[in-house]
Amino acid sequence: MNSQSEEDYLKALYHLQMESIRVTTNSIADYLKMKPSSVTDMLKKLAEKNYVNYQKYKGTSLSKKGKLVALQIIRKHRLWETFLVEKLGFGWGQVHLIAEQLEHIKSEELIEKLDAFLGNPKYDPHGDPIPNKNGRIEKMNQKLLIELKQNQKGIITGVKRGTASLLSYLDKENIKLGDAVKVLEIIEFDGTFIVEINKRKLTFSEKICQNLLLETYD
Amino acid sequence: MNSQSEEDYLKALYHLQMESIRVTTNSIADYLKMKPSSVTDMLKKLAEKNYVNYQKYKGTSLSKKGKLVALQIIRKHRLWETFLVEKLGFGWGQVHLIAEQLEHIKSEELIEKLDAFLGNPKYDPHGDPIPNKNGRIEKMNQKLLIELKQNQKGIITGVKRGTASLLSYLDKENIKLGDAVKVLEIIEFDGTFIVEINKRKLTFSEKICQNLLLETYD
DNA sequence: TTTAAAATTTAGACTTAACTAAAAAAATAT
DNA sequence: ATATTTTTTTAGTTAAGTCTAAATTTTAAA
Repeated sequence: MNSQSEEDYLKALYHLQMESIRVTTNSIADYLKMKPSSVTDMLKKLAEKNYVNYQKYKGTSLSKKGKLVALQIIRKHRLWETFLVEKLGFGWGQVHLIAEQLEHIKSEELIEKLDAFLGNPKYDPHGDPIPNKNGRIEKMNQKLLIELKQNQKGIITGVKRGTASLLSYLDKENIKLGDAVKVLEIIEFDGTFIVEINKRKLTFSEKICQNLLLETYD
Repeated sequence: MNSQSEEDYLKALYHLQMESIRVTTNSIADYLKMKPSSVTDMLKKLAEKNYVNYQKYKGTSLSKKGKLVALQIIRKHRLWETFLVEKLGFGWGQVHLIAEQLEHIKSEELIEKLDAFLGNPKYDPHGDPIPNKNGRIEKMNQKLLIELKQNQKGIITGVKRGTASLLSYLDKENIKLGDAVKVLEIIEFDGTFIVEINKRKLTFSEKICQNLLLETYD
């Protein structure tokens, strides 16, 4: 059984590996708001347990085993976030801190039952994919709205990083993740998209289209 | 903010106080499966924080403040148990260990929303009352079925301690906590009760009636 | 290519919450 | 009323996970 702290490190490693394969000690320290010396200690421990490949001064990467553990924590995190938003009515922004706690609850059965209760969702409320129990992430055909052509369709799965304010806009317009979008027309002149969502016709600026993520079926 | 460990001690104190007001160091150690010396250490710490009244060699009792904290943890525990059984489909027996973890999740808002989601239940799946957010426990008019007279009614809230097997029997008969019971007839000869539950007529032995707890409205 | 700066690790200290063993106090029995 | 047993506390140790400060290695710059 892994400690909460170990789990936090593995999760951090996973997220940092999205950017670059070799993760530095300092970047982990930054991410977790800890001192580099503390990180070194933990990396040794995780290496001992074969969760990471760690060599002094040379950076760290998750082992296969470590990656699986990380994905299981991420699975739990995202399922709980889904629960908090879909069932308890929390807003998108409020759930992270709570899910950060819930993700450490230990019970395989709990998480399988929660998954079923939520209807085996593929994406969490932020549009991030939910790994399955074997750590497999359904590779999504994710595109930006701006990449679509006329008459193409997609399902809103999220927004690009750092554009949280777009979320509030969508909220205000009563547009939810999972809503289907169809491109009706693209205005050449300024790149504006005319789209249909929930049988409503809407106009999206180029900027919005550059930041709105969709899952497409092609 | 209190640590998980502190919360466990306060909860233990609360449960042990049900039996006797002055709680001994050894009884806490037994209950929590720890050594008495560890308990002494923690009691000093809790006394420092004004959660308990502790005097060397003289036993311990919860302060008003400590009792409130204990009740809030018990509230969380019982709400989570209710969630696990009602929403996720766990059996009565499986939920305790998981709820023991969930009860330490920190978020006022979470617990209020969970409470609402569950329909503000008064009792958990074991029939124990759920304290409200101010730590008030609805004092229930709890009686054993055997104490009722003909034509009296009640709501099943649980079974007496140590009669878990009665739970399985009820389960098999498809009788759930919260079901209403009406006493149709009492057989003088052997103390058998004829009752109505969910429009079904059932016969309960004296032994069952001695162990089935009801909330009555008188 | 030597030197300065930045990143990383080591060494040692601290905190929390547990433990063991020994000492002290309280309860019980003779 | 004293001796014995039981309960409780004290004192000192341990492990996990953090920290600071100093030492070491790597990287970048002159």
